[in-house]
Amino acid sequence: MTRNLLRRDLAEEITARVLDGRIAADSRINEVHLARELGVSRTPLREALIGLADRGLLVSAPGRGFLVPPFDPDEARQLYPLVAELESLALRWSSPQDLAGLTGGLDRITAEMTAELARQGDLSTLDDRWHALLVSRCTNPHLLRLLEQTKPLLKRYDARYFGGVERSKESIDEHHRIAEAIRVSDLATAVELLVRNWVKTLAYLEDMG
Amino acid sequence: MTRNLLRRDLAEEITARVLDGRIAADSRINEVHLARELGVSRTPLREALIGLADRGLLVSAPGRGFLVPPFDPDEARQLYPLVAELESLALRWSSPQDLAGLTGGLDRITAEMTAELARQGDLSTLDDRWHALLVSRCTNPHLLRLLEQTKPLLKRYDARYFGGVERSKESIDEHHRIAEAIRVSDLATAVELLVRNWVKTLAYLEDMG
DNA sequence: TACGACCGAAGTGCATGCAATACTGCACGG
DNA sequence: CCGTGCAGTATTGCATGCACTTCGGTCGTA
Repeated sequence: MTRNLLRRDLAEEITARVLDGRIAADSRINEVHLARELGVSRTPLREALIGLADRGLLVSAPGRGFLVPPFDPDEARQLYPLVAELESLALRWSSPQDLAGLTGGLDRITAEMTAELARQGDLSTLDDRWHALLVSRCTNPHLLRLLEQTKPLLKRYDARYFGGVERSKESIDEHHRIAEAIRVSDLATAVELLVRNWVKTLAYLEDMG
Repeated sequence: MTRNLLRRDLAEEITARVLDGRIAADSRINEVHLARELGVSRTPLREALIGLADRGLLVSAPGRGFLVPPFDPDEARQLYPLVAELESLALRWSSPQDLAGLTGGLDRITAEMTAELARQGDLSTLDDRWHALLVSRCTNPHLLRLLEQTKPLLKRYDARYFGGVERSKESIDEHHRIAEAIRVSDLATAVELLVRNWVKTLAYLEDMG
């Protein structure tokens, strides 16, 4: 077990707060206040912030500390295709046999999603788990690292969108079709469907403004 | 102008040292010694190391500090295709007009490369500049960030390879052909050639062991 | 010899301290 | 009214200090 470093837990906690808005977009982060609130000293907190800034979730303004970047429609338009391409790549760099073994798990998550949809629950994290599982057989760890770094940036936008029931149903259906393509080892189709899944998600997001 | 932060300069310096081997692969980093050598305290040094670890150039071992990962042939086989895909994406996400305006600069760098090749100079940094210029018109800053993060990892392997004269000539020729494809707005060919450039570079690297 | 427990030194991870810079509010002048 | 200068405060960036973990070597025992 990896002994936990304070800075890692802090990075996780701060990420969660930025994603759900407890740390507002387009605001500065006060290190003293936040450190006090989290019950730690500034040192590991700063270390966490630096890591998050390197991943693009925060920006570092020399002399002014760290800022949460404002929401920017253009950024969403950039992030969704990027994640789509990265996941496609991860899929193409997985062996079809390994992928076939995933379909059970994938279907289980989509089943959970339909259940969660019925009770108006949180689909976002299930969607995350589904996509994470989908790319988990990629043999290129560096690509997976880039994906893990980029996903939170996207999730900042995704979080407000989820809740559209009709789109959720549609997306779940798309997940089913992707899993089916994988089951029959039709990787090309799976990739195609995956990209369309992301593109359509972005389209819905844009329609809401 | 961005006031310089010590941690940024340090990250740059440490990257350079890792790339040229002054900090050896497969070794631990001693924060006290390195801080003394660089004339700074451990705090900004650690901040720099954390950033580099987030980018994958170092790995953080809890309780044991930071390590320079060992050379791994598999890693090279993963990084080159990854960079090839990322650069291709950057090219596809550039407007052809903007790209056309780059050909002059690209040709100038290749000219410098031939000159440098004659006098046995350093081709690696020129190659870097060429590729950086090539993707500079990409409208997706996040993709460029990923590229900038990934390039140093690859360069660690690339650094030992450069020097093969015959491959260098070949690579310069490939650069010419890519620039020409861009000049006539044949993006598909440019992308194709670019991928092949990276693939062949990797192939040569593997032949040398 | 091989193996493991123990002990001192070394090193990391986190907390605290300090100086320089950036922000806030207000007075003043245009 | 708006902009400008200035003093005091707040905050960052870096240095230093401290406790706990890890590492290297030695001893003892099988």
